[in-house]
Amino acid sequence: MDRELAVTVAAFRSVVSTLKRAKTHDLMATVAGMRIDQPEAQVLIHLLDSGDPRRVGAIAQALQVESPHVTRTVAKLERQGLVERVRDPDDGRAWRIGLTGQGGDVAQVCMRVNMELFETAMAGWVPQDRAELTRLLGRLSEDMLGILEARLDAPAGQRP
Amino acid sequence: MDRELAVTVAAFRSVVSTLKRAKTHDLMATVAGMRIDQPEAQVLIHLLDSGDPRRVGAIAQALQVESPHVTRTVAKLERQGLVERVRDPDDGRAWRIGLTGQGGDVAQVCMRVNMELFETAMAGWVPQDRAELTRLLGRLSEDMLGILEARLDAPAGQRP
DNA sequence: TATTGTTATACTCTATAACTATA
DNA sequence: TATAGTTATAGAGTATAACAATA
Repeated sequence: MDRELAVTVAAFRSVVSTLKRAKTHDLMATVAGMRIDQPEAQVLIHLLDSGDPRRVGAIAQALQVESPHVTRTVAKLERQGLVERVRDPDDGRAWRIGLTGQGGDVAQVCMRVNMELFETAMAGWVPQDRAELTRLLGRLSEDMLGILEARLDAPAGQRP
Repeated sequence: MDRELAVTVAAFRSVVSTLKRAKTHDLMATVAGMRIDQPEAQVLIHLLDSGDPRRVGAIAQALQVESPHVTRTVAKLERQGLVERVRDPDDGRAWRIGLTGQGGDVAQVCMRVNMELFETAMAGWVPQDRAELTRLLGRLSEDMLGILEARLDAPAGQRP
């Protein structure tokens, strides 16, 4: 058994637990003075860093959730005036979800708060280590998604 | 705004989503031929890599969840014959939860399947990159936990 | 007929509160 | 009275199934 890998996985499990648990989000939301729940924050952040209005299906895929979940979250954000939806000019079945002015501001705060936890954690790191982590994590997330997509698409019998 | 940090956080968000979503666990469980849900797998893995029987409270703390959650999960595992509990010899209020023989086997499978996703993702990586990721993630998880504990313990007024 | 999205419903995971028993 | 754990209950987050509308 690969001990090094086990350590990596354990570290990951720990950070995932930290990010998942309600207290972490509540703490961040309190600090930022927001009343935004986790799925709402995820959508806002995604819209912010994708830059332009996105379709519901695209958001769902990016966040790796099913579309009904996005539908509901977008509806809540819309009621709060944080996003607005317009018919997709190219496809009458679809909508484009975009940030309103206020939504953009809130999204900025969400992202900043989200980053701040990492920023503080890495405060004492040398720049090279930060850069390395960025590079390696980026690659890992890509590789992992690739594998998963491939397996989920494959018929059960073909699965390794 | 620190662009590099934003990329790190985004990559992390992606991996977290991947690991959280039901399909990922289902896929892994199917591959391993197990009928173990996520919280059960987490407890088994924790017991496996801590090596010896653990108290409910200790498991809860390690997994960053509340103890009632662990109580229920342990009860389910006990019914399946995967863990057993004995009174703590030093403290009559407490229990020690340990893996049974069968539980140990299942825990091994859980851990292997868990690692396999990472292993496959990093298959093409040079050894140095793997080692770096291990080192950096280990440090990140420690630093992050430290910050969070400090903040959750602090009275609301003192929070930064 | 296939695809985009919505509505309705149910399930999984986790948290909080109230309680029991030992220290 | 403080602490370890349990029982009971509630909530957040996500998934599945059935449907509507457009392509």
